[in-house]
Amino acid sequence: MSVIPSKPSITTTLPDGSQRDFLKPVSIADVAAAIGPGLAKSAIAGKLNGRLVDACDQIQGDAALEVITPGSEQGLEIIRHSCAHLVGHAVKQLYPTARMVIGPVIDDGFYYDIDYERPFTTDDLAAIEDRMRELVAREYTVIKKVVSRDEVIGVFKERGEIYKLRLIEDMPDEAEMALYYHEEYVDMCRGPHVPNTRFLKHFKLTHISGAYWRGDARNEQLQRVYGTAWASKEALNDYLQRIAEAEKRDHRKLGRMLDLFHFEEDAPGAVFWHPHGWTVFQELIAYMRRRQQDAGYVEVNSPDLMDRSLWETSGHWLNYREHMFSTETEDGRALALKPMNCPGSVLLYRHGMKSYRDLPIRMAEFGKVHRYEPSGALHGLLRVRHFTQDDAHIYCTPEQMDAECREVIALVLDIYHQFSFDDVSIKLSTRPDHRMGSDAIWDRLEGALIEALEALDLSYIVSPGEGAFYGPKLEFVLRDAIGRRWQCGTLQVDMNLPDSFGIDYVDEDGQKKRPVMLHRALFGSLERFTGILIEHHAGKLPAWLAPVQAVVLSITDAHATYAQDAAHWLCDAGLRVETDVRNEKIGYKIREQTLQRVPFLLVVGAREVASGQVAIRSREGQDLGLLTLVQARQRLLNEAQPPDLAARRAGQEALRHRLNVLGASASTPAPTPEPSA
RNA sequence: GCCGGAAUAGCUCAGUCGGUAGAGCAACUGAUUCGUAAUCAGUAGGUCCGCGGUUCGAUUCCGCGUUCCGGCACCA
Repeated sequence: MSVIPSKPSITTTLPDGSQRDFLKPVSIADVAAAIGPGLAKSAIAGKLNGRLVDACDQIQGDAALEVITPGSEQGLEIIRHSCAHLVGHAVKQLYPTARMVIGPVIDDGFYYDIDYERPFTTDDLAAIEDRMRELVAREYTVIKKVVSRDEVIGVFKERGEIYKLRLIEDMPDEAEMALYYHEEYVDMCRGPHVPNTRFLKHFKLTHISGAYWRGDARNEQLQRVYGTAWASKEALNDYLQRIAEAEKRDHRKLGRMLDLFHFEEDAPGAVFWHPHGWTVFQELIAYMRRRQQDAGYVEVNSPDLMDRSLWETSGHWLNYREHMFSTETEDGRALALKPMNCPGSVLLYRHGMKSYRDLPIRMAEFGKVHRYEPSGALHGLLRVRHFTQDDAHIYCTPEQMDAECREVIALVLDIYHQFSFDDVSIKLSTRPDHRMGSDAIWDRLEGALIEALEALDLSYIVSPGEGAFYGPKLEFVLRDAIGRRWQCGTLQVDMNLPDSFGIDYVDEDGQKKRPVMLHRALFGSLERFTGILIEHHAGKLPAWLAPVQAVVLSITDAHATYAQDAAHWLCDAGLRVETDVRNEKIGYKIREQTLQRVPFLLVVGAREVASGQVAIRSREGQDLGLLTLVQARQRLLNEAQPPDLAARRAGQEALRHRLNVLGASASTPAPTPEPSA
């Protein structure tokens, strides 16, 4: 067999379908240069047959090629990754004894973990950023070398980069590795990276923090430098602007401005709800109560403080004792505040015999739970030590489990949809190392959750080992104003607690059998959900949730009585209406009430008093015209209708229509909307 | 819990290289009675987070603690 000589030329196919032939050797950068000087200047890397490669990499054979530029998502990711290397270059110049660990890309930016003899301060951060700018200004070429594993080990040994050596140990299969040289600095990476630092002009270091080696708190703490990087100055400024805007939505700030709640030093992690905040909170509970009633739940209430032995039986004492509030009475009895509602629920179930005919029992409880969260975890309403769960426990037969899971998931997603949360991610957390029960049971339980998700055609991500000690769980995750993700709803399936507490039901055959238990919360923590809602709406809560739905503003003292009477009349219809009859100019009052995010402002002056009308204005500044009080009441009742009641009303309309078609001759009166409070 | 930062009037913040503090808004009083995002004038308001230390003198410097902020870890 004769040796086939390699082709002297290769054919590249560009994204537009056009083809170009080149004589070997040819790199991505060469191709970009051949296409045009503009592309040559902006070529960051390439994509060869779908695989990302460096601009300096040679093209070995015929291939589909896309030149990656800063404008693309991949180009941006490469810029961020290279910025991390730039941190390394600057840090090693400033602090030669620092040892570099890892520098990955994250959402909107990058970070680099560094081991150093002392913690970095904000002054260090500024110094590092200044040095990075100097290095960028030099527009030096980044040089890539692919070398043998032994050579890489040699390079990092010589430089004392012990963490890089540890990382290499984690990659035993790699025979060759790429080294990227930033002048005297060298980093190891899969790449690709920018060919020159001139691509790295638009970055900013954002913050520093400690971070544990391999993410484990038992390990040493490293210094983490965070930064953001963009393809252009405009994009960087847009990002910084976006962050600044998001900070204005911070629920802690809005909570103060809108007089919703506050915290005290003497009760860290505990909310003091003000009247307006508590109105929102109660409105949410009322909503959930209606949804649960419709979905076949009953509501119960269990004690806050129970004997420690109960928590030993449930396993909570063993697993979470250091996070539980406990107390001892004068007569020596050890008690603990409930960190979860499930044991109380189980005792309610266990009271009295249950028949298979009773199942499923869907037992809801708005229970306040107490957890001694680590101090560093507290975060406004989003992470507190005392919170209210819209909890429920569903007791069912093993045969009913799958259907119950599907119903819970469908319900939670419908609820989030009614709150206009459409960016919901679902996480499936599977069996943890420390757990109760046999593998067979865990197979069964994890299978039930997966089956329910697949039956509903939902995508999800799996978090191995993150389940609860008694069962796997689904988490429904919402995002806050600056993109941080928070678990809200959750669904857990459990065959272990029923065992621990020995609960059962009498089946058709007269035998006692063990029910399956589903734990579920839909808002999750009412406190957290309220916080997320405030941020999601930037304080402009939908009218049905707004603590004050309308304010009647008088033009002068002469109209104060009319304003008060009108407000009274609207309140009687179930609306939350206040008055502003202060001796101030109307512009001032409008400004203040608008800043308080009141959905509707009803202005009354001589004209309105004379005609029995109000002038309506929305919080967006829109003039909604002059309405009679009757019209205004109807308008406000419509606007302030909770979404579930609006949906129910639509269903009733449809039903009435069908009944009419079927021959009901009597004329039906217009439905009266239900008051919201 | 760990790393870094912060704490001054109800709120947002300035200030004191160590000699016990100031603005705007809010509050209160008075004037003004006004038509769709800030009327004017005056008055009052402070354990400068707490406890120690250094000092003739500490809100300021140092130490310890508390809480908060940004991450990390944790999140039944």
